[in-house]
Amino acid sequence: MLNKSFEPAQIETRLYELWESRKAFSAQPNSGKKPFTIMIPPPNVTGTLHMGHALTMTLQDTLIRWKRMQGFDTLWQPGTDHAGIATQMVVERTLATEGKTRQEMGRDAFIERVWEWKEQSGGGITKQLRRLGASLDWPRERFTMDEGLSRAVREVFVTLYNEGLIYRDRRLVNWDPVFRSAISDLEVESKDVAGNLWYIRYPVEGAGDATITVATTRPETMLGDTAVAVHPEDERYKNLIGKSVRLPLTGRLIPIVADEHSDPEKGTGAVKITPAHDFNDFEVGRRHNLPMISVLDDQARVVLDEIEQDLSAVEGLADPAFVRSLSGLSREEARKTIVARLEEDGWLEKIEPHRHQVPHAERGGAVIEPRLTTQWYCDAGKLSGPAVEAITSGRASFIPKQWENTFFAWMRDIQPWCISRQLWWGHRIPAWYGPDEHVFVAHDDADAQAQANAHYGKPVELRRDEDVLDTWFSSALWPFSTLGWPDKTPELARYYPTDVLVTGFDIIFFWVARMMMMGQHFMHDVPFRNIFIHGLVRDEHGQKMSKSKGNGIDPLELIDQYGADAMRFTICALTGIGRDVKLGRKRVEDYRAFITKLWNAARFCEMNGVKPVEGFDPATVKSPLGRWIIAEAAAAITEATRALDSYRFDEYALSCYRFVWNRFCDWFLEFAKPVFNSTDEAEAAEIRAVAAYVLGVILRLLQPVIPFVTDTLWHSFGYGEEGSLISASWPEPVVPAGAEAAQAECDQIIRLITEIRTVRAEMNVPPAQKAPVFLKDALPQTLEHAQRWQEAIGRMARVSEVAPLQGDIPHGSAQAVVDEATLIIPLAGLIDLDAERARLKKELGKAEDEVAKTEKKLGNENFVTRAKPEVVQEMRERLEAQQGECVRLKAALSRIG
RNA sequence: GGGUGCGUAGCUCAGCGGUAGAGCAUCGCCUUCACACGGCGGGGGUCACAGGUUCAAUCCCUGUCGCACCCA
Repeated sequence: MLNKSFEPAQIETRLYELWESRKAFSAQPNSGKKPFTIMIPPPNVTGTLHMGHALTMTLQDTLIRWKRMQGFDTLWQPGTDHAGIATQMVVERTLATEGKTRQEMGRDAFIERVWEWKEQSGGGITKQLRRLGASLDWPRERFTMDEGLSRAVREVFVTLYNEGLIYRDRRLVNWDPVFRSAISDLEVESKDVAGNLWYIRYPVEGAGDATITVATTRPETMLGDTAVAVHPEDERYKNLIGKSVRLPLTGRLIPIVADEHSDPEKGTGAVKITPAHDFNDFEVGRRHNLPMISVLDDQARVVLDEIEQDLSAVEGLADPAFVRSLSGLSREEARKTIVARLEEDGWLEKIEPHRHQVPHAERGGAVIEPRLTTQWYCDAGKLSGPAVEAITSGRASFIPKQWENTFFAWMRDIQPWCISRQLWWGHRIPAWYGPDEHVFVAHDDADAQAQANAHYGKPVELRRDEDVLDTWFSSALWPFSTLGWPDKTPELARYYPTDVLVTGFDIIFFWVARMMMMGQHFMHDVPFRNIFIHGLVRDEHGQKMSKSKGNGIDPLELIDQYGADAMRFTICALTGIGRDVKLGRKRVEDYRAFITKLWNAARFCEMNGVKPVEGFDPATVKSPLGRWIIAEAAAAITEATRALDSYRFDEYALSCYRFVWNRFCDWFLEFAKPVFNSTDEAEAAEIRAVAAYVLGVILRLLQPVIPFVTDTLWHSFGYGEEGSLISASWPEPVVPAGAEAAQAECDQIIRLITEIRTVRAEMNVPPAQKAPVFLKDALPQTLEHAQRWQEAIGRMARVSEVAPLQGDIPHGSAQAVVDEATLIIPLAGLIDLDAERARLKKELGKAEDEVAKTEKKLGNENFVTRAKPEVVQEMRERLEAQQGECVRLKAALSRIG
C-alpha cells in the first residue's frame, strides 16, 4: 500500500544511490545506440549549489533523461573547473588564519596545499547536484587541472604559439592591485561613482602667464602625463596646438596635441593624456607617438622610477622633493596630497562634483588600475572567424535565435585575449626563457631544454614563466579535452560534436564563444549543435538574487522542505523561452500540490485494483471512456514531446499538468468510479487496464522532470523494479479505433455536468439537495449518452435521475441549454424564480451579444467576399449555433413567464 | 549614446491575424468513502498609448511612453 502522502526525504537519497550504483547514468559507448551528449558547464570547484545551478542543471537533466528514454546513448559529462583566482583566494584566506602567506611558503608548497584543500573540501557541489537528482555520468567526472586536461592545455598552447596565434605583448591590461594580477575585461564591472572633476592649470611654455586648464577625474596620474590633447576643431585652443606645457610638480615639458578624443563639450575641452594609466589615453599616445610612463606599481602605489631622471625644480611650479615624498603612497593618498599641493601653489582652478564610471573587479571588488605590462595574448581576432561562420552557416544555432546578434556583435570587435594571470594556481604557462630572455615554448622541461641547447649551441639554464593561464583557457577546451583529446579516443569520435549546450546568457562571451573558437580550430567542427540560452533566476519580485540583498534562496533548503521533484517541476513550469525565472518559496509550494495530486491519484488507482496488464493493447479498447482517455493521453504525449523538442520546458510541464489534473483526475477517475464498483466485470476490467496504461504513460511522461516520485510509483505498481523507470521507453501516442466518437460523447457529458453544476451553484441549491434532470428537445443520441452516463452524472452533478421530459415542465424549474437540448431541473421551492429569470436574462444577453458580433461580421460584404471561405463557413455555423442558443433561452424565459 | 527583451485579469505568465487563456490570489458553496497540498462554481481584462496595413489587429508595421538587461 502506498503511504497516505509522499515523503520525498525518505526516498530521494536512497533512490539516487540505487540509480548511481546500477550505472543508470552511464554512457554506453559500445551500445550501438545513437549518441546524445551534453557537456556540463563545469561549476567552480569552490562553489556551492545556488538557484542558478538548480535552474540550468534541472533543464539539462530533464533533457538528458528524456533522450535516454527515447533510446539514445546519453552522455552528460560532469566535472568542475579549477577557478584560479577564487580557489587561490580561499586557500590564502585559510593560510591567513594560520598566520602564513603563500609567499613565505613558496610556490610548490602552496600548490600542494591547494590540492590538499581540493581533495578535502573542493567540489562539494558535485554532492549537491546529486541531491537535485542530476543524472550525470559520474565515473567520467573531470577537473580542469587533471593530468589529461592539463596536457590538452599545453598542447593547445604550444600549437597556437607555433601558429603565431599566441604571443607576448606589452600593452594596457585591467590590473587588479589587490590580487596583483591581470584580469579579463569581462571580469571588470563599471560602477557609477560620485567623484570630482579637478580643473588644473598647466602653464604654456614661452607664452608668458598663459595657461591651459585640463579637467581630470584622476589628478594623481598627472605625474605620468605625456601630453595635453585638444580637439583639432576647437577654436579656443587652435593656436596652442604644437606648443608645450610645463607640468606642475614634476616640471616636465609635454606637448599640446590635436586629437579627436577630446570632447569640446566636456570639462574645458582640454584633457591630460596619461597613456600608461588610461585606455583612451593609451590610444591617443599610440597615435601621437607619446612616451608611456607608468607611475603606479603592481599595488597601485606611486613609483617614481620612470620619471626620476626628468624631475626639475621650477619656483612655484615644480618641486622634486615633493614628488619624491609621494613615492610609495597609495592612489588615494597621492591624490589628496597632490591636490592639496596644487591648490597651495595656485594651479588648481576649481573642483566640480562629477559622477563617472569607475572599473571594479567583479571578484573582490577592487578598483581596477589600467596598467602597462607584458602579458601573453591569444589572437582571438583570427580564431573568431570560423566561430562566427559556424553560426551563420547554421552548423550551430542559438535558441532563442536573437542571441546570435549578441554573439556576432562581440565577435566582430573582439579584442586580443589576455590569457596570462599572475597567480600560482592554474596551468603554468609552458614557456621558458634563456639568459637573453629568448622564449622557448614547449610541452615540458626536457623539450624546452632541448630547444634551448640547439638554439644556443650549448647547455644553458632556463627560467620558466611564472604565470598561469586564465581559467577560461582550459574551460574553452572542455568539450573535447574531457573526451580524451589530444588522444584519438573512441569517446572523442563518438560524442564530439555534442548535441546541446545549456547555459545562461551571462557567459556567452566568457565561455560559449571561446569553446566555439577552440572547437573549430582544433576539432575542425563545432563543439555543440544547439546552444540553449535560458534566463536568470530572480526572486518573486523580479530582483536578481544576491548575497548582498539577502534575497537568495538556497535550493537545498527548498529540496529539504518540498522535495527535489517539486523544485524541479517548478523550474520547468516557469522556464519560458528567453524569459527570466521568477522563483519564490510560494511557487514551489504551489507546484508541490501537483506532486501530491499525482500521488493521491495513484493511491486511488491502487485502492481500486488498478495494475498493469500484460499484453494490454490500448488500440483495441471498446468503452467510450477508455477510448477517450487514451486519445487524450496520446494528445498529451504529442504535446509534451513537441514541447521538449523545442526546449519549451514550460509547455512540457504544463501539458503534463493539465492532462494529469484536468483530464485524468477531474474526469477520467471520476467517471471510472462507478465502473470500478460495477458488476459488469468485463467493463470494470477494461477500465482498470486502461487506468493502468494511462498511469504508466503519465509516469513515463513525467520521469524526466520529477524522477523520484514517478519511479516510486512505477515500482510500487509493478511496472518495473525499483529504479527502472529511468530506463523505460518514452511513450508513443496511440489513438484507438472510434476515438473521435468517444471524444464527442465524453465532451458532451462533461458539458452537461458542468452546465448543471453551474446552474445549481448560481441558484444556491444546497449540494445535499438532489434533483432530477429532464431533457427537452434532445436528439436520440444525446438521450442515449445521458442514459449511459446516468450514474456519473448523478454523482458528479448531484442529480437523482436523468430522463427525457414527459409532459409539461414542472413549475419552479431551472433551465439550461446544452447543444440542441434544454435541461429542465425541477427545483420548486428551492429556487427563487425572480433570480432564475435574472440569471436566464443574463445568459441571453451574453448570447445575443455573441450573435450580434457574428452577424456584424457576416453582414460585411468585404468579409464575405475576401476572407478565406472556410473562415466564412465557420462563422455561418457559429451564427447558427448562437442563434439556436438564443431561441432556447428565450423559450426558457417565456416558460417562467 | 548603441543594442536586445518586455509592458495581456490583483500577481506570475501563455497566446501572436479570425469568439481573450492558465496557475496563484479573490468571492460563494462543500468535512461527497484518492486528495482541504482537496472538490464545485463565480467575479475580474478599451491585451501600455497613438497612428498605419488588412475584410478582420492583443497578434504585423511605424512612432511615443514606461520597465529590465547587455555593450560603450
